[in-house]
Amino acid sequence: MTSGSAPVYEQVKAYVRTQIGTGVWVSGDPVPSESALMHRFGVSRMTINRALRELMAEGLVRRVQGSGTFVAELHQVSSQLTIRDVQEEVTERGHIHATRVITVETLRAPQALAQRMGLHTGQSVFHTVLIHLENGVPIQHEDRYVNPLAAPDYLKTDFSQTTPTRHLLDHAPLTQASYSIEACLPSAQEAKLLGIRKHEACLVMVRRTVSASHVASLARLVYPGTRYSFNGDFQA
Amino acid sequence: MTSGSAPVYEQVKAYVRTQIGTGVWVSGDPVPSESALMHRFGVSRMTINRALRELMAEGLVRRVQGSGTFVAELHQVSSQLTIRDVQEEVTERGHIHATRVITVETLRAPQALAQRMGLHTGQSVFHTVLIHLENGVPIQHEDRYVNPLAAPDYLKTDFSQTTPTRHLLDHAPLTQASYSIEACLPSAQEAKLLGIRKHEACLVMVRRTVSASHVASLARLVYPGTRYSFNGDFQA
DNA sequence: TTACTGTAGTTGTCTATACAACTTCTGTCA
DNA sequence: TGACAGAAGTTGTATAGACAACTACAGTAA
Repeated sequence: MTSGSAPVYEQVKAYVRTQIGTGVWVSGDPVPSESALMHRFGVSRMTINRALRELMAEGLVRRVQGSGTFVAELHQVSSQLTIRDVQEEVTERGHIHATRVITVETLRAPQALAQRMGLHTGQSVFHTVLIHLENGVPIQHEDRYVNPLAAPDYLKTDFSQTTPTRHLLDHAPLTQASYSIEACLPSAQEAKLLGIRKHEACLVMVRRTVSASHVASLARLVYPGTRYSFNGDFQA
Repeated sequence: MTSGSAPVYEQVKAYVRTQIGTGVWVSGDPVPSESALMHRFGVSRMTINRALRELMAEGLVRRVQGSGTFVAELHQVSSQLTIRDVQEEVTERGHIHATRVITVETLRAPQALAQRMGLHTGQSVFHTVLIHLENGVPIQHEDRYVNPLAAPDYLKTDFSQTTPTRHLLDHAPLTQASYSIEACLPSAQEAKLLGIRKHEACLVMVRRTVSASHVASLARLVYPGTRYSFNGDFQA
């Protein structure tokens, strides 16, 4: 039953994927039971179970205990949006990454900021503003607030060598994060630092990372729309 | 060894997750071998194997056959970016979705378009332009080209009732897709139809869906930056 | 008709074992 | 020193069986 060398459970997965992909089975249709597939492939139930379980994790089928396995409704397709360290991203493209450090300071959180970071008004907060360059061209304006409790050594970092993202990932075990991606026009300072005109649209990602139950960092990343885009693939 | 009723493999996963989450084990550290965890939890190897295999799928650990299991380097954090039908998204918010149909036509593909869709120049292509409204406010300008081979009945759809996304998901089993998200300023027509000024930044998603080896659809979705953002959560 | 009960079928979890494939290290031999 | 062989340890896959939990349905009793 082996076609070459692929593991059996992969063959079962491929079979189910093909039936769905070619439209033989459509949304809501029952997939043969584990016992049926077991006999069809002449393998043990655990092997079939693993194949179907993985397909469920991939969102291709829906399984109901006591009832059966069904082709999933595909009204929502999703993709892995991967957020990476800018420096790694740039160097991986074979380009040169550099950083211009604009601001490095400690300040007392005004009310609005304190609220967004879950702190008390007036508490100390680290603040950095950097420009990331790819081959000398500005591609990201990074305005970041960091909770001293989460990363006490943050300001000691040499930001021309280590990006804030890198420092935080290494020193503040990240448990959760949320983001929002918007489009807007740059502020006067952002436009100036990025070397773009005021009417050039920018992608703005606001990222909030949580480390062990308190907000570790709040970052506003501004990308010139003409020089950057988020890309990805879906697989259903 | 059962704490309440959670399956054993979930308990093992929770244990590993905790060790990593609290920083007891850090990036690159070896995770105890299956055999060690087996004795620690007093369960069979298959159960441990399942737990670790699932944690690998979640990107929390890295496994090397013959060598061992290690805490993954978390320099890239990823999130499920889910792309949904606008109509569903709007109605789920408890709002009213409506569509304004601007263009519905068949045209012969000019060279640039044919190339992007993997067709021959001059081949027939369906073209629709719609505006999606949320509570009467325009939130998306959808400019879409569809391959007649993938969805022959596309133009027969009543677009005021069924969105193009919906029709395609129902009629052209989707196998693959790619997207890119950018920021830019709207064209004159887009600005007019969306009811925004020419200098208002927009989020633009270009989506290309593939169905059974040929491009099914090429869509350009323009969202007013002030009225829309992509949001999501990371879990690492 | 309605409510209940039992049964067959399905998935969820777990075990104990086996062999294959791979990595790493140690010791031996030239 | 260097190359090779082998052993020990690790993960990858697969099996046959068991019991639990749940669903759907058919049949029975009120």
